[in-house]
Amino acid sequence: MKLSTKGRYAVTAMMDLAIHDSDGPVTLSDISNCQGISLSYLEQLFAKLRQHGLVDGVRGPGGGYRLGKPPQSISVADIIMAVDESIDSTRCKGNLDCNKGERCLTHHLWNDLSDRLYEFLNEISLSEFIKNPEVRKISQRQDTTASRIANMFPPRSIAS
Amino acid sequence: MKLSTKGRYAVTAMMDLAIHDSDGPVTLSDISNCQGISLSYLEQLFAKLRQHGLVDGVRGPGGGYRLGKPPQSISVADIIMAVDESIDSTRCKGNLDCNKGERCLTHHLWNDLSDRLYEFLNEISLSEFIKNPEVRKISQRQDTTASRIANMFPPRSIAS
DNA sequence: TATAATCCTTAGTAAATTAGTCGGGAATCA
DNA sequence: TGATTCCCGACTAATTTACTAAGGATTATA
Repeated sequence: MKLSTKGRYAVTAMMDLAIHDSDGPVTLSDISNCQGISLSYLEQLFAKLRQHGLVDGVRGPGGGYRLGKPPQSISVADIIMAVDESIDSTRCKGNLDCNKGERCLTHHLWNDLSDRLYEFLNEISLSEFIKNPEVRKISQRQDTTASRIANMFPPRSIAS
Repeated sequence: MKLSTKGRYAVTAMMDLAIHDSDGPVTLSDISNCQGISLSYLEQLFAKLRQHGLVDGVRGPGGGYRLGKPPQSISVADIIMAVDESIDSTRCKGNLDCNKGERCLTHHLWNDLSDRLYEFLNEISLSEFIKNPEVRKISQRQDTTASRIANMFPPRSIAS
């Protein structure tokens, strides 16, 4: 279990997707502008998220990314594991020993701690963030903006 | 809140100190051998731990490091914060905005999450690891080794 | 007092990771 | 067809991690 800025970028980006899940796909350039991360770097992160089934890409105009699973079945741990991968918990991976033949005790303790941390973050799902009252408020405001923009690009059934 | 191998090194090293707290100071070369980390790198980590009052250095032969506070008042969060420092939670530190003037919502959500993670790791203290039954067993075994070695360097009151 | 063990400090450097740039290709909507 | 978007790979710059080296300061013991 590793936790770096890379993991944070991924989690906040996924929060973005979750918040706008009902508004259709979110483009990477939107996220790039909003969060100040370079577009190409985001593309690299989303490639990993896609490989892990956490997002679906939609190509073409009006495309972007949406969640690959319902928000309640995507945990923060899932997201972090997808982009940070390596757990590389200890150097002596069961074979290298210390303390005269016994497996180094602290490594065992660390694994316990690491497991507990994983469980903690695995209990927190994206759906939790959508429920946040402040999110609802802002999300609603953004929905009006979204619908205003949507009116500029009316669906075919009306346009044609 | 950041969590890298650096933080892991620090935590496992502190576990080592906690386990042998009653046996007197632990030398960095012991930890270096046991955990396969370079001595100088450990010295750098311990410089930070010392600055934060988490360890006390004891110089001279028979010296080493011991805990700077009772193990129940040293949390895993304390250790990680001491060596990883920067929380650098978001790019827009209150001043840079997105979403048309409002502070980016996901940053707020991330801060909430980050706080919860900190609280979680702050609840776990070093004393917890000493209580582990497996630790007691091994620690005891090492105590006999320690006392054997101690007999090779008897205290002055007996030696002279 | 001399010696060895240990902490302590600084400077530099190699390796790995993070983050970004570039140049394109493929799908899709209008 | 053209614009928009995802998608992909190679390269590079910046930063962090981890190590190396070289020495100084303190202290226990012989």
